Amino acid sequence: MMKSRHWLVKQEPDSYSWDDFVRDGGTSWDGVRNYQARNNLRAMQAGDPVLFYASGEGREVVGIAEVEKGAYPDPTADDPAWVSVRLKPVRKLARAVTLAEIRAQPALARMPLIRHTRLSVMPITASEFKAVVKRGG
DNA sequence: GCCAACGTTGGC
DNA sequence: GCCAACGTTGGC
Repeated sequence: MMKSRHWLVKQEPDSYSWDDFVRDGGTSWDGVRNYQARNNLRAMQAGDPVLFYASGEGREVVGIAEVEKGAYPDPTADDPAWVSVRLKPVRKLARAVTLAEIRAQPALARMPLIRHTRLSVMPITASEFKAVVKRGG
């Protein structure tokens, strides 16, 4: 049985917002320089569902994305060990799901988003993914 | 603006 | 190899 993987990526809307992402029709998720995040990028496969979270101003999950292309060397890095993936937008949530809301839900509060606040690329479970999408409409 | 968490760097 | 100093991220 194939296990589907679900992910959450964080981005400061000041540097790259959901609207930028939609306007571009997808983007290369590069510039990640954290080992744990890199390992997560490496595990991403085309078709994996991804939640798009806006940190800083907002602090909320704003939309659903999908892995378009799995890990390849990050063109912005000197060292080819750093990787990036290509993500494309699927749809915006009807209503953004806030960090406070996620924290208040025992079923969601276990996500690394809450427990490892500085991690920018993280795996989440299928049920966490579903629960957030359900709340987002 | 402040502060906590935590990864990285550099002296020893 | 240890650990203090420092820088960055990100919540509040």
